[in-house]
Amino acid sequence: MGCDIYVRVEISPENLFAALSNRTRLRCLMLLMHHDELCVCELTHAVNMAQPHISRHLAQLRDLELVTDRRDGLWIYYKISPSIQSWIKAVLQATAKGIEHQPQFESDLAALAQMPNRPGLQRCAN
Amino acid sequence: MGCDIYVRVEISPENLFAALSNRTRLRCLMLLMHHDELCVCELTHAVNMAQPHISRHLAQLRDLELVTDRRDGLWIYYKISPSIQSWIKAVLQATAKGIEHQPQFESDLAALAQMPNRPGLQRCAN
DNA sequence: CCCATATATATGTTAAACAATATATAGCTT
DNA sequence: AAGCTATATATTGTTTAACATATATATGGG
Repeated sequence: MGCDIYVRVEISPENLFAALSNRTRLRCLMLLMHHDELCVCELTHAVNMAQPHISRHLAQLRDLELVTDRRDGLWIYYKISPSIQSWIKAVLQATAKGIEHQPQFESDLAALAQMPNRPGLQRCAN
Repeated sequence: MGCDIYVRVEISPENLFAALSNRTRLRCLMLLMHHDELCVCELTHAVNMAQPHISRHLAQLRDLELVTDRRDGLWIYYKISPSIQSWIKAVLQATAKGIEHQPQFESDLAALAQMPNRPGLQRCAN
């Protein structure tokens, strides 16, 4: 006879900004702002870092409910959480607009675009 | 015979977000978003923390050029830097709008409004 | 004018807490 | 078994908070 009460916990602003204060996480989020849904191997390829490194940062973003994941076969796809608060979406959009011209972020998008064997086909390029 | 080259250094997104990821700095910035210009003693009173603590965080914000300061007699007034990039202003505005209803930030504004002897008059309340 | 003092603000130091990285390994799914 | 992803661990680096102290400006007395 439990009486569970579910409280919608809003992310605190300092947790949000701490998440955005790491370059690897920011690069992943910016890629997701441009591509809706990407799997770990795509993100790993685009930012050109070790897979555990990316995985760990994605887990942090997931814990904060900034992103959601879904599995499809071997691949796990991440996307910006559809249910984030509107002000957080506004922050992400302003950021994307402000930094998308920076070489780092441009080249991430370019690397992703040029990635061979993107998933869903046969196997990941890494 | 020097040939100085001045480069306008833009704040990096991770430095911006690291600045915003600390509650004390965020509270000060939110107060400044609502009041244009405040002196250290007003900020210290509003957030109810030790003066060196506030001073140190303001110095960090100043180093990042997120705020500027000017001295007027004994008082040093801080304001959001008039020259911050527009996307950063957009981030700050979205944040202010998103969190101003939270008790912490509301009570900071209330404490400031009720502060006795605000500067310019005789002496600071602290 | 010089000096002492008071008010407002800034900085130095240190210990504790926290976050990030690299490497190795484990868990799923086909 | 092989491919993709996640987690564990050790290590290092960064940030924070608290306390003490220093600087700058103003004022009042001799």
